[in-house]
Amino acid sequence: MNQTKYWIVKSEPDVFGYEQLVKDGTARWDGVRNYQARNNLRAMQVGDLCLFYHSNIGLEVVGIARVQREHYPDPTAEKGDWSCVDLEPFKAFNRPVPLPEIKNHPDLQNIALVRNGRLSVMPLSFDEFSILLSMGATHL
DNA sequence: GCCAACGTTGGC
DNA sequence: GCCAACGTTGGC
Repeated sequence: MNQTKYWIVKSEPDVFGYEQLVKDGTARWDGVRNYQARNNLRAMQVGDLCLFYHSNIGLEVVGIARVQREHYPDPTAEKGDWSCVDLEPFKAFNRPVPLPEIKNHPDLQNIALVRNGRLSVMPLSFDEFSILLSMGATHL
């Protein structure tokens, strides 16, 4: 049996926000053109949980998505070896967690959101996931 | 709108 | 294989 893994995915809410994911019920997470992010997508398994972060506008974690379908070739890639997954909404945060709070939390200093602001798909430890969940006043 | 950080590209 | 130039991302 595979252990659930935890991730953060970023999206600009004016392009595709968490509310849109809830409305649509599913989303193909395509368009990733960064090798590190792609490799993270490929490591995702069905049932893994992804915190949903709004970049550019909002700058906060707003909810949780769940991996619905594991990686497959990104149909939007005209060339190159790129992958995408399908996500579905899992649970909205009761309280969005703003970036400055994440940056100020002593136990969240190692996550890529703080260390490398540009990575769009990044792994989280269970502890980090749990901390963010409680900051969001949310439980599974 | 600016700029820092990062990744990619291409000349040598 | 190095590194300068360039493009993109994303916080501020």
